[in-house]
Amino acid sequence: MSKEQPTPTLQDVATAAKVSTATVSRCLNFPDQVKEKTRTKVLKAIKMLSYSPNFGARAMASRRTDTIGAIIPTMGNAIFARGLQAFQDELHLHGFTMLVASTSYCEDIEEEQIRALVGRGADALLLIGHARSPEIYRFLEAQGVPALVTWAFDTNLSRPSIGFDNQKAMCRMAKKVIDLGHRNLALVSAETILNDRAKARQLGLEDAMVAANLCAKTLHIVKTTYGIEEGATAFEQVMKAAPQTTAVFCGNDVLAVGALRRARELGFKIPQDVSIIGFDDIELAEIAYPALTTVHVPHREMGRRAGEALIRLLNEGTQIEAVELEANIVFRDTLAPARN
Amino acid sequence: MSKEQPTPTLQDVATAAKVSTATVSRCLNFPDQVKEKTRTKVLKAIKMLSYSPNFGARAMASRRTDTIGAIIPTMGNAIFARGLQAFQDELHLHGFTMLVASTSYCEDIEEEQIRALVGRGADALLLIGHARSPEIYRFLEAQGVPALVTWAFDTNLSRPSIGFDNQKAMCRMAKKVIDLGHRNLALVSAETILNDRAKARQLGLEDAMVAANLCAKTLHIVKTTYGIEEGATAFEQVMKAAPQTTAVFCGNDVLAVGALRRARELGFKIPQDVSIIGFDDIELAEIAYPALTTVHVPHREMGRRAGEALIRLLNEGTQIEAVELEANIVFRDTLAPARN
DNA sequence: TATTAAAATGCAAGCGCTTACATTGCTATT
DNA sequence: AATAGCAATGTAAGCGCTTGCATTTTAATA
Repeated sequence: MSKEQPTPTLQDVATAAKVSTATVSRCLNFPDQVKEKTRTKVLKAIKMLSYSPNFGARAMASRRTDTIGAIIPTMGNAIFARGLQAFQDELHLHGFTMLVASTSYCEDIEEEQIRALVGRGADALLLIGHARSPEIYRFLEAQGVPALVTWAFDTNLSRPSIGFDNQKAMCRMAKKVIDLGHRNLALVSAETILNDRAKARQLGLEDAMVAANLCAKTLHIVKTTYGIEEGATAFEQVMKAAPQTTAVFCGNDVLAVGALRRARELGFKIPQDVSIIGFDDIELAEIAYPALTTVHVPHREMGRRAGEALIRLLNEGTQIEAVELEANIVFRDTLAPARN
Repeated sequence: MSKEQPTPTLQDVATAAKVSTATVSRCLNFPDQVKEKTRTKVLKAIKMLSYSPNFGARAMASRRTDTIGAIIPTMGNAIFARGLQAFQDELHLHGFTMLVASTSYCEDIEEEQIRALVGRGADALLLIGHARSPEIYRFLEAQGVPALVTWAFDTNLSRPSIGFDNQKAMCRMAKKVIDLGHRNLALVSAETILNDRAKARQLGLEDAMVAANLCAKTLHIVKTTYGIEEGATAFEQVMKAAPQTTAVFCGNDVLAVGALRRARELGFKIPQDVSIIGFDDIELAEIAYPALTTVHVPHREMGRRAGEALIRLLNEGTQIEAVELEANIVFRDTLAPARN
């Protein structure tokens, strides 16, 4: 910006190497279509000028970007990191590039980011969860950009997804907890309006209660935003409002770790006094003390499969088919039979 | 890709709204240069077609992208997350967009990512640490893309940075530890060849030893790669090779947390038997049990300032000036006087 | 109503690249 | 030595957008 020296272009390289722009372009994209000698000459010119192709121009001329966008709720913690890494690895294997954007769990920002990524030429998009306005899906349709939903699995929806059934997984977990004699349950959850994963987890918990002849109404729910501190506060609220609670489910591990910490600070013995259950099985869960009992989400597998499916769609036109993965329970040290 | 319906273009909108492309463009970029009535008409057409501008084309025509790239070693944990978030917030405030790429601590990938981001039109770059080949700096120069270094501060280098002095900070920390009677020290560190932060931290530790008349050669160093498990393994190695060690410094909190866990598993009482010291002060440090004594890095402040500086440079041409921030020690529960 | 300045719009030339098609340079065959 | 046939290169037409300049419309003034 300051020196205002013009960025070297393909044309500059062509001139320097005394060939046409077409040859330089081919040198870059189809090296074996060009004679050894010419290639060397061109590459030397490129190096000399520190030339780097303008992606936008290339995308415009060739009408493809080999780029796939991923839009996740947050980069602030490890929940999506592992899955995304696997996704990225898979893309990289096939010469694709990943672009990430995060939404802070906000619908408007998500829409903005989707537009940004599409505008930047993403050939396809990876989305988390199904819940978003139909208008967005319409937009993607109009733009001809395929989108794949992950971190969720729901056969009721027409759009295929690669993920796991949050509701079923939570239900399984809750059954185990109820089997241990817990009757007074609480749930610390993220807002469920725009978060279908959180919603499904709540429903799963309620399913288990109903199946065990417990009234789902007795579930003490505290909704909060994302974060360790928020989890801590929510735990305190729960125990204040419903001191008889013996098991606190948390919508995710981050909240659970916060709850755990506050529990310790308040003098609760975990898991003797209260059981705390997480969801996701991120690194934090293992590090927490006591180590967190949680639902293991197959992050890596999910990311890899999603990448694979999208690339197949892009390269071969193979339609994506839904894949349901298993989310297993990981028993660690924060779950014990109900007290008394 | 499948339906092969053409993406709507500016031209399509213009036709639908019966105006020229110039008017549609102005409608999008300078709404008040266009008459109310026309604008409405155009916006309606845009909505109807689900039109979204092609970023590459716009960038090419207008020669700016309002995009700043950030290249960090890893997204896999929280080390850079907080700082990046602050950076992003600052950019967003001024209408800029952030693009992130990660390098897995690998020099080649970093170069690739830098080229990718520059090719995508980043107006400027945020880099972590100074250490990289001069060729890359030359490339950025040739491309006219300013780059700002953070997470480090070193007045010996000509390139300005906004960060803190890793060496000084570690030295301060080490002095405290030595003051508590520790004489047999160990360091678990990331590879220092391409990581000037890790290198500086090691030097700082050695500085403190020398200042306390300890021979720096007695420092037991274990180099490892990044990760909790790696930290755990390294700790075990340290205690096997040098059982007299009473204080284990870790190059970062992730390694420290791993060390902490393994220490517990091996039956060490922390901090009575061994002190463990981290660096970074990420969330993990507080969650760990016992809570980790570590060096607090001013992540948010650093990110914010970096964003501010870059935007000032881009918008007003104000040269970036180096800023040194403080990194303070956070005493928690993993540091105690040396045993016996 | 005629005149003029300002506001609104249109026209058209690129931005840096790819690629179909045309041209040239080789090698190999006759 | 002539020529077919392929490999290597060049030519030039866009890709979707912005923007300086020209033109038209509108509003304000005489």
